[in-house]
Amino acid sequence: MGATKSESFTKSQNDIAILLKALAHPARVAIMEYLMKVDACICGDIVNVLPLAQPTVSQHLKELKNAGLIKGSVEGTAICYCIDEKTISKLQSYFDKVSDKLKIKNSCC
Amino acid sequence: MGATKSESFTKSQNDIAILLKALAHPARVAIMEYLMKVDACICGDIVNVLPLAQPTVSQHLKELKNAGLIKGSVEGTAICYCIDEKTISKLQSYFDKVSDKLKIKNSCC
DNA sequence: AATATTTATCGTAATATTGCAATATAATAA
DNA sequence: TTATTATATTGCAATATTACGATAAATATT
Repeated sequence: MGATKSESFTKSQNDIAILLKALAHPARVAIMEYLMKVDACICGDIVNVLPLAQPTVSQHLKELKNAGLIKGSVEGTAICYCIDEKTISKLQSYFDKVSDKLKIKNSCC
Repeated sequence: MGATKSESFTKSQNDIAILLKALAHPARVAIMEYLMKVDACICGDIVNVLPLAQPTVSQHLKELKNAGLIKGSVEGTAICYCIDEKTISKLQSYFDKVSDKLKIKNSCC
């Protein structure tokens, strides 16, 4: 044992969990917030902004990219990163839906 | 090494990461969705609904409770669980804010 | 071609998470 | 008091994540 029993849950439950997991680390939250703050795509100075070594940052960027939260395009020797709005929209509408459902309910606790 | 370098990030970055981490597991997503689906607080038949052993479910419920995502009140020998709307609101407004910021930007990728 | 710059990958140690059997705890019922 | 029922805790094995030094790969510059 020890591994998550993903097969036991629906695809949509796994999808949202994977997306949230990609954001569930302060370094990755920091990367997303940095990409939001600067009003442009950022050509890789993310390493200089974070208090982590370059391989560690590279790994976090890879996870964000795998989850579809950011996009990266090659720009010479550098790589230009920016947020993928479509994926953020998915998360936004997920929590909107959850909030709406909760408003309809009779609160009982 | 191996542990997350939480001290290196802001409280707000850690807070949102902790909240998302609590939801970043399909079993915990399933628990939240079950609590939403049934229109009442649920006295512990969550174990029967999930394909996991009772101690495992208990652990997941504990994590959701620690993160403030659910509340539990003792009801006889059972415990009555329901979603804490305030915490869901926090997540909703976080992603609303992120989405708003992205709309203002010039898309460049 | 040789060098510099930037990012990715590999290997590995430290730590965290997941899942469950066994057991403990708490509240009610007989 | 002694079951019974519902949930929590403990202990542990399996797996996953985090972080980083060393090194590789890719592209540009000289």
